[in-house]
Amino acid sequence: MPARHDIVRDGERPTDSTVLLEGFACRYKLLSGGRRQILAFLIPGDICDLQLLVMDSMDHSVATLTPCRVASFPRKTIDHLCELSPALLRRLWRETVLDAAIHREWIASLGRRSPYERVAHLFCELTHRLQAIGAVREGRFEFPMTQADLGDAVGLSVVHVNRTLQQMRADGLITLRANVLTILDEARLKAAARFSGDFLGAGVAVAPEQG
Amino acid sequence: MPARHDIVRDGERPTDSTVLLEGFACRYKLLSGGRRQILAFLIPGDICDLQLLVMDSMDHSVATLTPCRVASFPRKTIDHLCELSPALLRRLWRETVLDAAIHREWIASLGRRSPYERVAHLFCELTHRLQAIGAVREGRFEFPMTQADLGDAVGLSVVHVNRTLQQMRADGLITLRANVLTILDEARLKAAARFSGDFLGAGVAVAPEQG
DNA sequence: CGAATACTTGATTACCTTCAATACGCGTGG
DNA sequence: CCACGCGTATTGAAGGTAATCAAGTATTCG
Repeated sequence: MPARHDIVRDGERPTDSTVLLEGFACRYKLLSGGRRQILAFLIPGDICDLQLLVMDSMDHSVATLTPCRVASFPRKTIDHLCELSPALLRRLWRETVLDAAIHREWIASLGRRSPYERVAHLFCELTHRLQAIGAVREGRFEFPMTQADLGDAVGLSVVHVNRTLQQMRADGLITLRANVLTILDEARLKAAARFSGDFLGAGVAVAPEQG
Repeated sequence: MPARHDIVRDGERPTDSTVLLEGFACRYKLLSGGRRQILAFLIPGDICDLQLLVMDSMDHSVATLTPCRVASFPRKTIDHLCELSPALLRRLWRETVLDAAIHREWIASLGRRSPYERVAHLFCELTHRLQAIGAVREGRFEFPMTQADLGDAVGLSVVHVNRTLQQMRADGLITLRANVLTILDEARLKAAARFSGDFLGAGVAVAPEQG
């Protein structure tokens, strides 16, 4: 699937579900006046349209940022599997809970964090998530989002994103060149973002706790 | 339970779960420097700590805004019920998906909507949700949030919230007095907010769809 | 009735957006 | 190989919007 291509669109209900295997994508909403808000970044392993298992239709769109490899399969299939395996059901639910936790962190960022903190926090989140799938090497990882994308994610203008990045570079926190983001000083970056990875927290075993 | 009282706190994992039966509450996060971001408003019927069924601990706190009547019960109990009834499991999952959809709408608000649109949108969301539980009479409902709360929800200063409200009053959209919000012109309010209730969309039947 | 909390208003300041122009990097085709 | 062109990044200047600061007024509650 090529870059900059919609995987699912707002309002749709495709019969097939899609998992991202390789590449980056994002969830986004289009608002009146050509405004766009990016809601989340998707990395390999993320399911694009999980909500359709329990909802009527998508409330937002998902688009690739880079060329992506994806897997599609009939949603009916998972539905059946879920009937057979409550453990799977629970696993998928957990996925949704995690997404919601990330959403909440974004709300906190957009509402009450400074621009600098916001992008620092986003970088921390991505580092953390990408680390979990082994996509970080020596604090370096692919970062294909343009500054415009970044702006639509953190609620800032392109110009201000640019200036914020300059500042972070000047502070020796990061390097961002040729679609590669390097975290130069993770500790200081986390401090600047007031990042605590807790919200990405280790979940609970799939089997119900036995109290 | 009295007003302004924490039901669950960030990082905790109480053994009992709580449902809101009467009154208003909110989810919130505390940030450094005394900043607070409200993440969601809870109305009767909402579960405070649903995530604990699949996560280790809370990633945020929940506090009452008004005196509330709540129901508590051991989480172990739901856990067992879920084992017996995948339909219940699915129902709870759906609840989480809905929460996430509301979160996404807030992200869009905070990131890309004007202050005026933000509070209009929030009012629309609340109207919509409260209507569903029959808590709206002739476009009027209880609205106990202070302007400071409102500010912490929509990411604005108290002063600016106040001015925005004045503007909405001047525009003949609302009345807000003595903790009662009256929607004077729902159509124009929705238009101002660019509100489409789709994201609160009617879910799908609890039983899996049959293709 | 008094104290505390919430709301309102005006003035000033700071930040971020917008506008506008320029520079850079990369792929394409001459 | 170099010139061109497009998308992205960068920079400066100007303007507007919302935050902050600072009173003052209303409401609520004990």
